[in-house]
Amino acid sequence: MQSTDLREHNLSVVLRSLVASSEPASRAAIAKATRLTKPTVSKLVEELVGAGLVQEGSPQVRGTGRPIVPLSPAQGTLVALGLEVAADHISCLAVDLAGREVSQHTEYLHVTARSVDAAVDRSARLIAAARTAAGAVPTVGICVALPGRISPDGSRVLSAPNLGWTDVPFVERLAAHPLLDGLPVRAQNDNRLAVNTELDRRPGASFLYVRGSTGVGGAIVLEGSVLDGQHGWAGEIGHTVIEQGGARCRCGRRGCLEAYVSYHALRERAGLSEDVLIEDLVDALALSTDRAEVIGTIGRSLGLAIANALNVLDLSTVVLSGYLAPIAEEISPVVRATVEAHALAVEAGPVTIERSDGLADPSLRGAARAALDPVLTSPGTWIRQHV
Amino acid sequence: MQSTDLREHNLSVVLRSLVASSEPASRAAIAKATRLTKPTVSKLVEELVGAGLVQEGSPQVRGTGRPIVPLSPAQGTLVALGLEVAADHISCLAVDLAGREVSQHTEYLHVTARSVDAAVDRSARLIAAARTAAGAVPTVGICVALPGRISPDGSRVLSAPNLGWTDVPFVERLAAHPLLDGLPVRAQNDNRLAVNTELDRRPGASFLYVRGSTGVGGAIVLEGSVLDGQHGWAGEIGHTVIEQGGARCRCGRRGCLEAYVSYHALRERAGLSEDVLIEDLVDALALSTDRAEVIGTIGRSLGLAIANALNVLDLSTVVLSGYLAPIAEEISPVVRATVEAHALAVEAGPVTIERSDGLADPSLRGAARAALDPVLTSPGTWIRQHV
DNA sequence: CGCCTTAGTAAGTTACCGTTACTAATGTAG
DNA sequence: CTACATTAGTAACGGTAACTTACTAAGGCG
Repeated sequence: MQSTDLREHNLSVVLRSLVASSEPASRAAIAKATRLTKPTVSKLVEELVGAGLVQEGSPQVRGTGRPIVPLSPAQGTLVALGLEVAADHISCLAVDLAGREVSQHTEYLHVTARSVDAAVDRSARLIAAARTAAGAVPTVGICVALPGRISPDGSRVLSAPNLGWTDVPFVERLAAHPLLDGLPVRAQNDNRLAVNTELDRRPGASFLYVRGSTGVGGAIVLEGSVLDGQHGWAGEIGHTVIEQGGARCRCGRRGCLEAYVSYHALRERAGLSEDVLIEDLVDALALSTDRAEVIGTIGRSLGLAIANALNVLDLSTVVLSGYLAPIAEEISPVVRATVEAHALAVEAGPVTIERSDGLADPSLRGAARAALDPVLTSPGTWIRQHV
Repeated sequence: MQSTDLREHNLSVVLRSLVASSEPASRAAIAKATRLTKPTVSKLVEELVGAGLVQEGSPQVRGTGRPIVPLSPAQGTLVALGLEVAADHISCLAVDLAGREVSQHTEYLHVTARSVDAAVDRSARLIAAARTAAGAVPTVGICVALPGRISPDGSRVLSAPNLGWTDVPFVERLAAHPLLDGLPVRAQNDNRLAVNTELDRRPGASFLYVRGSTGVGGAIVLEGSVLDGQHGWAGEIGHTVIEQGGARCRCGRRGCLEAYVSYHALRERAGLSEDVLIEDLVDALALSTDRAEVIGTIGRSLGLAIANALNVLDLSTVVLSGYLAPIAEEISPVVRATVEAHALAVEAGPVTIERSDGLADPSLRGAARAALDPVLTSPGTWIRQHV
């Protein structure tokens, strides 16, 4: 590590601490939080303010002493774009450093029924629209949320059953689109990106994130950062085997969790039509079967997979999201009982099962947030390139 | 991060690069490997040599150009101690920075049959003997390998069934023993320490380490570093549930992997006596049952647990150790078949199942290696305290 | 013998951060 | 209302780490 890296590192630390805290902070507060000295923080902040990445508010009197100058991430000096490609729509969300959602554009189309080219083209147009809406403000980059498995480098879609895609170079094609003029594009699994929306509320926490949607996905968060894994799909709890030689899963294997508790699996087994919305699934199931039994089945399957994941990772917190969030209170007792029967962590303390706060479009928001990352990691590089 | 931390960091980087490489390296080679400049490396090396942490060899002519001055971690300027407490013996191993094993002392006693005080006392005497053998050389610290679960801070033994210990403050007592005069002591699970012996051969690798002994334990290695988890027992694959409501495990739960493939479980189920050695277990089992069936049972259970771990962690390499290593070739086909039937990773490439090189006493060696860590992490601090 | 190549060092420069001591701006006790 | 306490922030200086440049050391090769 060289001295210039040190400054980059410290700039990043200061900027991240500002982005992470919900309240504006003074230079002195940052100094205390980062363990840097006041003069150092002053200098770093000066650079960030000069580049427009940080804003000074008007001085605030707070008890005794000199009033503080509140600092916060700047609004509107840059945008980062999140793009979500789902079976029936494509959305693009622009956010700025302050986390403000600057603009959102959505186009409804049956991606499955159309060519990949069409999806690339629509995506590029949404992106162009978002950039136009942002005005002269520079764009950091684009992160794409896709319901499937992405190649480790984030350039190809290996398989996305809901989109009917297998080994599709969507990202390369999008990145090469003339409307994007070379903007960096990266893709990740939608469930893994959704976890980013949980990080603000749980700074530095370690937990397992489980998201139920058409499939069951998730992510692993260790001390505030999302684990990638070798292929970028760490946390894919949906294909934990909960019953050897059990039910056939869409992935072709047998006994996967997803073969029991995903929207698809539950709906098909109950013989319900495809028109049932994910959020209404449990209610619909409860019409034909005893509700407690539905909940029990979901809870036990989920609990077992979660217990196994907690054991091997040595975690003791779980966050339920997606269609699991609204029924979290209902299934928690069953999940907790199953987890406590199998998890080692109970020997050291209670296992916490929380529900996600469930903002709309977590994948899209998470993707936009992920697209901000280059600026947060290397503010100096960004400043040199754009000021 | 401050400038003084920068130097500490770089000292650590240089020292680690020397310890990691099997061959002696020149200053220029270190500069290339660490991306520091030659003068910087020279200065850092100068400090390390001055403190006796690094040794210069005699210049070596290698093709054209000025001969290189080979550098290697110093032999014998310090020792770190690994202590292993097992059911029937306590061992203490002293190693130096060069990885040389300076001395080893073992005492055979039935820890189970004796008091904790006796174990503490014997341990302290072994440690004292090791320090005496090392002469005037300073001791970095002690890392204790224990067959059980340790509290997150490494101070108490929560449970060690093989030793008959439950919630025993072994570490505190040992650290307070007068013979140790304040030497830092840390404890970890033996299986997790054993993985340290694999790190040299696989620098920067990510893999799942599975070790079969009286129980089944393991560790998770991500990019060359061992994952701790919240309580220090990440990688405990032995309590993955492979059959809901299955066989009763020693831990009180049902269906754990350990209830099927541990030495205890296999031996008891076959009605064999306790005299059977771990390494002879498979041979002994094959006397009463078809060998292929024994192998098949072990392989399938293991494969399922491994597949689940690989899925959630997104890894594609497994290293088998302990009593699994000698039979690795034999069980690999079954394990591989089971893993490939259930693991997502196969979609991105082959899953590798390797066997540990199986040096003797990996827990003891791993513990000694772990005890070296403070010097490798903060060479500057060590130098200031000891030169 | 001159030239090329590579290792390592010396001297000087740049740059980052810390220390010290200050100013700024407010509240509070007497 | 003044002196003082308190907290925020800045200015100037100094130490130190690492980089740049330019050199020497030491060998091989034609």
